[in-house]
Amino acid sequence: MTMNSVSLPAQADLRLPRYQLIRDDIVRRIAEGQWAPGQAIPTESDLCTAYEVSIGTLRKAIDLLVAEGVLTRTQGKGTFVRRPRFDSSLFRFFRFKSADGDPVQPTGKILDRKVLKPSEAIRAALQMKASETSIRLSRVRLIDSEPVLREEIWLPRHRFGALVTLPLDEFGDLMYPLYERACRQIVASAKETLTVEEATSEDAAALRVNVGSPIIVVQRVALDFAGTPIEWRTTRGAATGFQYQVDIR
Amino acid sequence: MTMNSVSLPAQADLRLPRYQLIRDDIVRRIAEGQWAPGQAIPTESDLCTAYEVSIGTLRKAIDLLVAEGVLTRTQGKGTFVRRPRFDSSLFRFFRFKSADGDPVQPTGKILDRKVLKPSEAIRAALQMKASETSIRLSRVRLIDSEPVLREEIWLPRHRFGALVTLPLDEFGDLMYPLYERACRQIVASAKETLTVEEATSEDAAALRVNVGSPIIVVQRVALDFAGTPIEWRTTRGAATGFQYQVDIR
DNA sequence: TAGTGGTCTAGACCACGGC
DNA sequence: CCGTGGTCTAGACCACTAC
Repeated sequence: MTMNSVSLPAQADLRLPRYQLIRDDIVRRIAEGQWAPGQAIPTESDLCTAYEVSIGTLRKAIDLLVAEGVLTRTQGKGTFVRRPRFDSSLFRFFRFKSADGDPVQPTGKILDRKVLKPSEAIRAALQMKASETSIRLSRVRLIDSEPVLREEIWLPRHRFGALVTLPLDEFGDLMYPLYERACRQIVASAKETLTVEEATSEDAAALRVNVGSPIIVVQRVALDFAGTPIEWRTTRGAATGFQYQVDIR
Repeated sequence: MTMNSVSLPAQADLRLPRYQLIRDDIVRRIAEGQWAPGQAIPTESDLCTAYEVSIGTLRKAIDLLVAEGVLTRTQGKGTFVRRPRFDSSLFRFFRFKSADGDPVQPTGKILDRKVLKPSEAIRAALQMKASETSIRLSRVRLIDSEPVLREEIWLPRHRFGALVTLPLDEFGDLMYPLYERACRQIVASAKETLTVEEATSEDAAALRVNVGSPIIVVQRVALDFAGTPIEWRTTRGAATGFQYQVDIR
């Protein structure tokens, strides 16, 4: 892979350390799609030449991006744009099990799709203009054909237009690969907020629990590499069996 | 501050990178109390001399410890052993408020103290020998004299002997400063596990909620700088108003 | 002013992956 | 074998803190 033309944008604030300018420039190239997830970026030696810095400075910039989870390094192979795994999502702690006791990933099924004006809260969270419309998806996730999670997903229509007409049975089990495949939208990070509510009658009917039993509610905003919010989602599931672990320092 | 005698322990695995050996040695010195929380460690220049490495290698070792939250650096002043803040504890998300709506920190009150043999699970979690005994504390935390959290704390007696006789009204509101003051035990990190249960009749009576309403249960194991577990604790509180936020990459 | 950490250089040699 | 990232050197100058 080759660098194309100029190394650093002219409008960068030159008072910042050079490793910071380089970090920002690499993020910009990834966000613009010059370097795609799963692909290798140029070698350290090439980047040193392009940015006109020594290896120590360049490595400091890359160290930052590795610590942020944007890049991964493999000795002997290269440095790659990381494909986010979302292993740290709260929902890996739901410890779902199939009938025979083995852990499984739930399947996904879209129940409803509408093009709607978002509420003011969702419009603001997705940084959409007042005139824009959005796509709302209602989704259920199942294990052994039993519903375990209810999801409501809001997407800005101008980024996800392809999903307005895609047949509902072609959505598949995972949304983020779909976003990438059908809309070239890549989720790079997310913010989640966990709360506990009592099951509504709708929760009770959909999740087969009693009204008033505890429900975990996870509200997520997913961001692209540039930090722009592209998806708003809430997920609801029975609190029974839920477990969340965290290390504190 | 001066380095005392030998730089690296002889039994270290010399196949590891030098910055890793230095990192481990600094952690060892902190765990042994040679360098105490809040105090400065020797300057980078001194450490380079003592460990016989160049500044780049030494800084890599310190970078690791800063990233781990063990050290903090201040330009012009020095590098300091960090006093853990526990800001990331799940319980900062309980968003407690006093009657006038201002956020407050709950006070603490010890209800009961006993010297007991721990259950097998707690004995194992605290890495205690079968013959050792422990101190069990029952504690309640209050806001405006209203109980909001129930806590059960188990401590190995051989580390916390001073707490067996200390008058209960001298425990104060915060346990970790007490541990440091009365027992010279410093909590450096912790692991927490969050689950949701339905309120028992005891929860209902103590926390003034209805039986069966959702309760957040946080089970914590606190560790010293050497990574040895020194405290086992569960905290229970009403799930209403609880909120937990996390960033995912 | 003296001392601290913050940034940066221009190389070197080593370990690993793939051909 | 060559190219990759991993480790390490022996300095330099700068920015900030305290006196």
